[in-house]
Amino acid sequence: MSLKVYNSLSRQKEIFTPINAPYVGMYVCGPTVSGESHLGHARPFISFDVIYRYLMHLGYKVRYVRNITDAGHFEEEGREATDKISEKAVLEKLEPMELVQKYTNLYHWAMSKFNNLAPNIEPTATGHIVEQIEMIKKIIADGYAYEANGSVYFDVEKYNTDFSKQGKPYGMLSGRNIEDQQDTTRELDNQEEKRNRNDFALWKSAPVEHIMRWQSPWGEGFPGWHIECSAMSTKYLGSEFDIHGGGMDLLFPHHECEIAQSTVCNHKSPAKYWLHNNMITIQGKKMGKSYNNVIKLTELFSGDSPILSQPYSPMTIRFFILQSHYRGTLDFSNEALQASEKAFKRLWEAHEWFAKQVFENNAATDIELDKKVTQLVAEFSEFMNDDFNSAKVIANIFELVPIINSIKDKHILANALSSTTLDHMQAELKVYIESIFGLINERPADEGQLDGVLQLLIDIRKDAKSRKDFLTSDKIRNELAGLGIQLKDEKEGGTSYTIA
RNA sequence: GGUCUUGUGGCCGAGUGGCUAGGCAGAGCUCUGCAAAAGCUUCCACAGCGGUUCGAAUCCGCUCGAGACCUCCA
Repeated sequence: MSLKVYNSLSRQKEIFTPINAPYVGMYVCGPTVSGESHLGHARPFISFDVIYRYLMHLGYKVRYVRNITDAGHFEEEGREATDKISEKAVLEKLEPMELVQKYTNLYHWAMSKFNNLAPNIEPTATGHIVEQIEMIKKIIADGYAYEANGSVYFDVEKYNTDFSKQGKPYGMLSGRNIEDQQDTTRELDNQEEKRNRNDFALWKSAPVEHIMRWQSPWGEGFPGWHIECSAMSTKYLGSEFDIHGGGMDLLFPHHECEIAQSTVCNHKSPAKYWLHNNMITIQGKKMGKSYNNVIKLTELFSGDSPILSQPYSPMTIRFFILQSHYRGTLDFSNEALQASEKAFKRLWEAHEWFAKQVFENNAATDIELDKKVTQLVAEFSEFMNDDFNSAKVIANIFELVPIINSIKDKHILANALSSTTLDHMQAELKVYIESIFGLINERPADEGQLDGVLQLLIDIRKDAKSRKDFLTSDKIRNELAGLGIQLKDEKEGGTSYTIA
C-alpha cells in the first residue's frame, strides 16, 4: 500500500515516488513577518507538519525547508511600490529588523505552542539577496527578463511562447492562460515600465523613502515578490525537489511565477508534487486581512476577541484542523471549536489511560471484537496513505475510544481482545496520536506536591462520604471544580481528578 | 468578465455508485447519596429539478445558493 498525494499540477492523486528515495525534499512557503500570525496561518503549518511527520514515519529522510519572508512582499499593479515592512516600521517607530525580529519570535512561539516540529532549514529572504540577484542575472542572460528604470521584470509573454512548445505554458499549475488574463476588465495604470500586464517584478528600484534596500547591478532596490522562494528552494533542495507546499491562495500568481523562474534558471520545473491546503473560513468567508476578519493566534489562546466566547488552547486548534481534510475549507465558529475541545479531551483521557496498561498474554475471547479492532487500527495507515486523510483516522480512533473506556470500566474484559491486538493497538495509537498528529498533553505533569494535596482532599472527602456528610464532600468537590479541578468517582470506590 | 471549487442532519465535518463515517449538541436508559465521567440506545441529512443505472450524497444536465483566485494574502 503506497502513499498517494493530490498533486495540484495534475489535479489528481498520484502515487508518491521520491526523486531520490529515501531522501525527500519539501519546501513550504512560510510567513511574512510583518505582522502577527492568525488562525488562517496555522492551517498550512499544522497540515504540513503532519505531512512532514508522516513522511518520516514512513522512513523517508526529509529535508523540510520553510522560509521566513522578512523583506516583505510589495504592493504592485498601479499602486505605489512600498515595502510593507518598512512602512509599518515607520508607523510603529521601530527599525525594520526590530519589527521582523518581534514577529519572528512571536511566530516561533506560536509554532512551538502548536507542537510543530521546526523545519530543517528556515531561510530568510534578507539572508539570500545575493542568491536572488544571481538568479535574476541568469534570467536576464537567458532573455526572459528585461530592465526598466532600475527595475527588472520577468517577460511572461516570451516565456509562455517558448515554453508552450515544450508543453509548459505559463499558467500550467493554476489552469489559466494568458489570453484569459488579458481579457479581464481590471484597470491598468502606471504600468508603462512593463511590456506586458502579466509581467511580474524580479527586482524593484527603491524609492528614496524605502528603508530596506540593497545594491544590485540595476541600482539600489529590493527583490520582487516571488524570486525568494525560487532562490532558496534551489539553494537548499536543488533544481528539482519532491514537494512544494503552501496555501491555495498562493497558487496563483506566486507558485506559477516560481515555476517560470526556476524553469528558466534550472531548465526544470522545480517541484514534482505541488500540495495546497485550503483556507480557514469564518461564516463562509476566507479569513484574511483583506476581509478584516482575522483572529490572531494570541487572541485565540487568550480568548481576548469579541468573536471568541472563550479561549482555545493550541491543541484544541490543532485537533480542530486535523478533524478535517487539509484540502477542504474549514469553517471557524465557537461551537465548532468547543466541540473539538471536548472531543480532544475525551480522546486524550482514553489514550492516556490505555497507554499505561500492561496486558497479560492471552488469546482473544471475543473474536468479532478482536477482528473489528484490528481492522480499525489497520486502517490508520490506509487513510493516511490516501492523501493524508487525518479526519478518517480520527474517526476510527473515536470508534476505539468507547472500547478502551469499556475495558477501563470493565464492561469489556481485557481478555476479550488478544494481547497481540491490545499491544498493537496501544503502540499504533501512541504513534498516530503523538508522533504523527503531534498531539500532546497540555496540562503539565504534576509537581508531586499538588498531587499530594489533592490526594489529601480526596481522602478527607472519602471519610466525609462514608459518614454521609455530603455537605463536606460536596463542598470539596464543588470548590475544586471552581478551580478547574474535576473529581470523578470511579467504579471501585476510588477517585480520580482532571485539571482543566 | 475569466479560471476553479463547493452546497451533507442544530453546529463542525468524512464520504472510492450498493455497507452506521466521526465529533459536539439534543432525548432516553445504566451506573451513582447527588454530580461528573463513562457506557448503551436514539432523533436529525445528503440545495432543488430532471437524467443515466437494478441501485446515486457519490456520475451527467439545468436551476438556485456559497466561496476562492485573477492585487498583498496560508
